[in-house]
Amino acid sequence: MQNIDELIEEAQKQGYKITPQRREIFKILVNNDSHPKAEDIYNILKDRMPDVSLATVYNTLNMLKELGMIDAIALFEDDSVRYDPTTKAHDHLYCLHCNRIVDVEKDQDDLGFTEKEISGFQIVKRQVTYYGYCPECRDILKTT
Amino acid sequence: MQNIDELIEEAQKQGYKITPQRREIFKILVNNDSHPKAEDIYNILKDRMPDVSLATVYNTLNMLKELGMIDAIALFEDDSVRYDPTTKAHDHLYCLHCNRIVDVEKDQDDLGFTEKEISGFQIVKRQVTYYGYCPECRDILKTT
DNA sequence: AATCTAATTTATAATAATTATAAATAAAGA
DNA sequence: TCTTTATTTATAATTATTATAAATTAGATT
Ligand SMILES: [Mn+2]
Ligand SMILES: [Mn+2]
Ligand SMILES: [Zn+2]
Ligand SMILES: [Zn+2]
Repeated sequence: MQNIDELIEEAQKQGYKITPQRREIFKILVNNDSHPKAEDIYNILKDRMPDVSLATVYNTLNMLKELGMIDAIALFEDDSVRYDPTTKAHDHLYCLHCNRIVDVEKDQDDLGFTEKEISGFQIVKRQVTYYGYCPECRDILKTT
Repeated sequence: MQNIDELIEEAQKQGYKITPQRREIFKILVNNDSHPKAEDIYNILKDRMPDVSLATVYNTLNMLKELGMIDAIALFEDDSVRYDPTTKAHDHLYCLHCNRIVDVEKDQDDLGFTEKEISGFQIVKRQVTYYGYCPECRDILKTT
């Protein structure tokens, strides 16, 4: 999700209508590396469109998921789904204290992997999450 | 979680009381590689103790989690936590069709890793999940 | 520009996993 | 056996997400 216009074009090509709500959600997501949850997006959106509903946020996120424009991230110890507009395969760091998610810049690894076979399984996706403490929280917790 | 008696001893040492309910849940978990959810355990348990409550299952699982005797696994596209009595670090294969979780036998990898540093994060745990289709489901879906 | 129709939005209810509560019960120690 | 405190149970509460259905609207058609 880098380019809004391409995204809109693709959505329209797939038969989706472009509403002001969707356009605004797109804007929030483009170049967003914060891995927001639905409600984070809703809160930003409300400032710009006070009458928007949370259901529309979920609708739009599900639409983008189907279009393959965003990924969903499930976490242990955090019960809301986090969304990621970077769909290129990459790993995540999750801070158990502040709940931030940070991308891991991968050095070489099998990045462009799409389908692989392990133990007879046909793999379509891999999720790697490192749980720990970010530098900031680490310092805070050290002092306490 | 291999040995029930050691588990009971450890639980008692930590101040927990050993009830028939807990003893029975322990039995269900020992040497169980099916990665059950709370309700799976509850269903097995009900046959042996018809008056047991689901709350007790959750209580006991949380207790075992605190004791470090089991792990919890969060999954994308599956909204209940799966429990794993094998706490030694290992990866998982998740079948998107039948929801089975299978352990990945690791060849060499950095298995005994406990704490590591990545991007300034202090890592305490890593979760690796491969999403795909198990051999059985693969065949079924191929025919369809 | 006015009309049409199916998709979308909205408010709201439903769902589902898990946790909280509080009274009844029971484990373990004295 | 008695006592204390943890545990169990039934049930309510919580929370993220999905479903529903009436009102609205995007985008195509006239
Ligand atoms: Mn990411
Ligand atoms: Mn496992
Ligand atoms: Zn942090
Ligand atoms: Zn399967």
